Formats: sequence, C-alpha cells, structure tokens
Amino acid sequence: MILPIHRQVHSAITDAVQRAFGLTEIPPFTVETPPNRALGDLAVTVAFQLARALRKAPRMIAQEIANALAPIPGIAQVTAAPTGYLNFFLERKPFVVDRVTGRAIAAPVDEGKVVVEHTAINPNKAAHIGHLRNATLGDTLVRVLRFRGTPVETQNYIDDMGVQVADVIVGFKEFEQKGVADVQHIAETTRFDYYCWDLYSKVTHWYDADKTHAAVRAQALHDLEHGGTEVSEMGTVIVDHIVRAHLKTMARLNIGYDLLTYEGDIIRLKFWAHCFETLKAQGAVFLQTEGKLAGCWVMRIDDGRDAEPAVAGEEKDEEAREKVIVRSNGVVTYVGKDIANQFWKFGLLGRDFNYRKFALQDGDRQLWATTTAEGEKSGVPSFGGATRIYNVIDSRQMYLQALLAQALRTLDHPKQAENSIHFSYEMVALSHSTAQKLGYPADAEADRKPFVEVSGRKGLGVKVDDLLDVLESTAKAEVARRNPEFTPDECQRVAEQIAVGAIRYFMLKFSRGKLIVFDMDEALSFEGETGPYLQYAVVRANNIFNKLQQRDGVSEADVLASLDAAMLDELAPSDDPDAHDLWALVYEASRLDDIVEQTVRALEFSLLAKYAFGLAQLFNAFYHRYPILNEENVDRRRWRAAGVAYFRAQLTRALDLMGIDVPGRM
RNA sequence: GCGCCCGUAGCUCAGGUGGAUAGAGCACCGGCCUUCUAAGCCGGGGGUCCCGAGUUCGAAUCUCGGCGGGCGCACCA
Repeated sequence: MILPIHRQVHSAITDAVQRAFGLTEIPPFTVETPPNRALGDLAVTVAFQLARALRKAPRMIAQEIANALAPIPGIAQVTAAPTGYLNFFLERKPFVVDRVTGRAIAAPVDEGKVVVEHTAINPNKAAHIGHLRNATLGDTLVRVLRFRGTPVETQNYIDDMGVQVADVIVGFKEFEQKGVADVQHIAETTRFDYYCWDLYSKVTHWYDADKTHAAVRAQALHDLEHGGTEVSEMGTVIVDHIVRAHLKTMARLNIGYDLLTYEGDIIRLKFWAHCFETLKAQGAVFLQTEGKLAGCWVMRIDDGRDAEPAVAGEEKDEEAREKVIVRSNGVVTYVGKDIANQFWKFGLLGRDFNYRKFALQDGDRQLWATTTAEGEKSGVPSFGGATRIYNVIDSRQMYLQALLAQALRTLDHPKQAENSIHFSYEMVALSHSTAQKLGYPADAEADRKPFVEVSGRKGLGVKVDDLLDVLESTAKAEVARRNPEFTPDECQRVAEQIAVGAIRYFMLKFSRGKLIVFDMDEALSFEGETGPYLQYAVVRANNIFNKLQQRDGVSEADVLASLDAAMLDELAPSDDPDAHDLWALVYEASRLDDIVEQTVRALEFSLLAKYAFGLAQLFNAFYHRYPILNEENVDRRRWRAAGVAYFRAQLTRALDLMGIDVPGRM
C-alpha cells in the first residue's frame, strides 16, 4: 500500500512550497512513480509548474523546496534532480517490514452505495462472447469498487418482455407447433440455452422468408406483455430456464449478482405508469400529433444543438431528434422502461419491488429477484437507493444511455444525472479465421471488413460455454502432462481455474474503447501476456514456501516474525536501473492501491491487468536471479522469502480483483 | 449529414489529470532445464507514435483541421 505515503509527501510539499515562496495558491500536482528505482521511489513535478510564476529555473526551485522540506516519516532522502524533478527515496527496511507484516492498511473510501448493472443478456439464447466482455468488465468493476471500500450492489436486468423472447416463443408455437408443456419438457431434458440459440436463428430466417410473419411477432409481443395467455406462460418458462443457464455459465467465470431485476415487474408494479405520469406532468414527454410519429409519446433529444438558428430543412431534422417512448399502439418501448428502472435505482420513484429468493450462488451468496407477487416478508436487503450508478453496456447504446441522464435532468435531478454513468466499451467481433472455423457462411461483402460481427439473431458467435470447454480441455491436457500424480478431479479443477484466468485476463487486457477481434488461437494461448502466466508466477512463489516448510520446517509466519532482527544488505540500493532486486519487487507490489485508484478514475481495467503482468514479470526475473532455498546466508534468505511472500499476497489480490483464482499447483 | 470510438514495431496491443532514454506480448534470430516447475529467464534485430498546424520550458498524450477504419442516429433492445 503506497497511497498513505503519497499523501504524506503531498502535504509536506504543499507546506514547504508555501513557506519557501510565500505562496498561498499552489498549482495541483501529483506524486508520481519514477521509471526506475535508481532515480527514486517517488517523484514530484511541482517545480516545473512553479517555474513560470516564480521566474526561476525548475532545478533551482526543486532545490529550494528540498531545503525547506521538513522531515517526512518513512522518507530517507530527497534530491533535486538536474532536470527539475524532486525525487524521494524511501526508508527501505521499515517500509518492507510494514508491508510484509500487513501493518500498512489502506483507509476505506467513504462514499454512498453504488449500483452496477451488468450482463443483462436477453433471456432467449445462450450467452456468447460479446456478453462475456460485458460480464467480465462489470464483475471486475464490482470487485475493484469493493476493494477500495465502496458498498456495491450488483444488478442483472432481465428483459423478459422484449421482442427477443417473443421471437423464441413464436419459434416454439408457430414454427415448431409446441405448447407450454412441450417447452417445459424440452427445457428440462436438453441443453436449453443452446436449443433456443438454434431456434432463434431459425425464426429469424422464417421472418425473412415471409413479410407477413411480422404480424405474428407483433401479436406475440403484445400477448407477452398482457399476461394470462399461453404466450406469457410460455415466456415465463423460457425466461426462467434461460436465466438459470446464464447464471450457471457466469458462475463458471466467478461472476455473481445480488439482484435480478425483471422488466415484467416494472410493468406490472406500475413503475412505468407512475413514471410516465411524472414525465408527462413535467413536459419531459409529449404526444406527437403529426408526421410519421403521430400518436406516439416522444421525448425530444437534447444534443446541444437547440441553440442553433433555424435554417432551411431544419424542420425535418427536428423530427429526427425525437425518441419514441410510448408507441402509437400504447406499448412502452425499452427506453421508457429503462427510465423507470433508473429512477428506481436512485430511489426517486417512491415505489419498490417485492422480492423473492432466487438461488444460492457459490454455496452461500443469496441471489434475489424482483417479483410482482407478495415476496419475502423479512430478511430482504434494501435494494436500490444508490448515489451512483454504472450501467455496463457497449458503446452502441450510448445514445439511449444519454437519454436516461437527460430524463433525470429534465425532472430536476441534476446530481443523479451526473452520477448516471454509462460504462461503455467497444464490441467483440470475430477474426475471419475463427469465423471460418465456426462454419460461417462466406459473404463477399462481409469478407472485405477487417472482422466478422457476432450476431445472436443469426446464430453467429462463439458461445461462452463452448469457449470455456475448449480452454478447459486444452489446459487439462497440459496440467495432466506436468503433474502425473494429479487425480482426474484435481486436473479438472486446476484446468477450470486456468481457463477462467485465460479468458478473463484476455477480456481485461485491452482498453475498453478498443474493439476486440476475437481469435481462437490467440485466446487459447497460455504463454506470454496471459492469465496463466500470472497464475504461474504465484504458483512458483507458493512452491518456495511449500518447500521451505517441508525442508526446514519454516512457515511464512516464521519468516516474517524473524525479519526485524535480520540484516539489511539485501535491500541496499543498486546503481543498476534494470536490477530486478528485492526492493524493486516489494516496491512494485506495494503499488496495488495506487493502481486501483487510477483504474477506478479512468474506468480502465487494462491498467490493472498490465500492472499485474508487470509485477509477475518482475517476480519471474527475480526468481531466476536470486535463489531462496539454496541461499546459504540465513538473513538473505529471510529477506528474499519475505519479499516473495508480499509479492504473492499482492498479486493474488490483483488477480482476485480480476476474478481470477490461483491454483495450488499447475 | 451529425455524434461517439479507434489509428504507436511485421502482427495484437499498453502507454495516470502533458514530464526523465517510446514499452509489452506474439512472430523471427541466438543462448539457458544435474540448482525453488522452461506456462519460465537472458540477449538481439525491428518505430516518420496516420498527416498538418497550434498551446507549452516540454506533446504519443491537450486544442483545431484533415485522412483512413469502426459503430450509432428504428414505433429493436
């Protein structure tokens, strides 16, 4: 944990600058990490920023600040570099002892409850690789926020009333001539999410083949919303089984939730009706009477262009900037329902769901679901009422997410509008070679594009469970080869952990604004910058302690307890900027809290992923260079072992933030 | 047309609210398994950071203008 020291340095500098130059206003500055330990452990660039105002060279200013600086606990030395940097060198021994013995604990961040909504897969087919990116990003966000002390509630929105579910119902009823009992039977006896995956794409073709089939779809959607029909009954069966299939898939990836929010409940509990009245009363929506949107309740889209003077042809443009909230047939659109949902999440609706217990996850974590029926009387957590909301949805939904914030602003909730955060990311597509292997039909036009788009509607995509299965079997073969003494169960368990490590790391290592062109061969790699590389580094560290215990009867606790008395040589500064020494390892391991703060600020998990990878690289280099078991000098051995213990703890934490477990051996 | 995202090594990508010699993985070449698991380590080659202006002591990073690619702007979600 390095941030407490950052804070101390920051305030000491502020104080010194005020006293040395008589300034009351100091430009904002940060405590940075120099490129290598030979330059220093912490650096500050405030001298550059003051150069103009003080009309002095940065180097001089840095020197004066250094002279004025009161002693800072934990800092051994301060130097003013010729370039103008102020560099700080830490007191190494107490720093290491405090970290490895866990004495330096970060203070929790004090803020209100945050709701993170992610996954939200239409419950009509199996989860594919695009959903995987969403769920991985969302789950990692939850973990990272919790790590820094933020209370988080994880919600998974279930669109049980949408067109996609209606389409599968149409498939069963009209296309396959099945009734509710048939569907129930299929759901219980087949891999149902896969069955629906195929059926959904068949229905899509069926629609395309005959335009009159569209009427069937509209009728199904209508019946789905109104309840008491065969369609709605079938919908309930389908949705329930698919949702459970998704939960099972996500559980394989260490992903769980607190609450499933059903769209149907938003309708049936009159959330929407209530919200609609408010929107109408405030003039946020209005009934369009002319043009092609006549008869629809629409919201005017505020894109900042309203102030522009009207020019010829502007009128047409005006109409294009209206979004339908309620269709002319009286059926509310997704946007409308989502606005109501967003208001509820902030506790602004004045209404609440009823709740039922849905499932136990990971053995003991209770998953709740909304319900229109009576629900549990006691023991229900307080859901919603967030101060900040992250909606994890890909960038294609930007337009609609902006409408949510607009609705909040219009109804005079500017703070909530500002705290409605669209956690946006680019989609996942497939490489041509992977698409080809999956048997995609050749398409001359599509082939010209640099990638192939995933389409659930067309049944084109890599299913999450298929991908995990392939990763697991690949990993399992390797685990069995390396560990002949493992039982099949052990091999399987480790293979599962490696598969999750590989795929979750793959999903996190790219920045979120980057479109991922998924390639099976690339994802199947366990070498280089991959999850298994990181897991392997921890496993190696584990082995050192296993052998230390076996051979010498020395535990990690023994090592740490004997540290204070041990000598310091091992931490002596090195002039070699590339030295992969003990200090560099411990120092780097301590930066996790700083990295997490940056990660949250930028909502960029590639930062965390790259940090963890760099830390593992540092350890691997150290591992090859500095023996521990075979080091004869006892004190040297202790210090090295202590550093490895700290590294192991910190990388394990970093991996946990990414939802990646570490096998005991691999 | 308007909005958002992307453009850095042969390929795939990292590069905090500007800062110290532009990095990693893969691929390629050369070393290292009687010493804590080689899913590893060490070394090597490889760059007009898309182009052009501007701001600045300092720009891959910020601003503006181009070029190229992707996505969005549905009575779908």
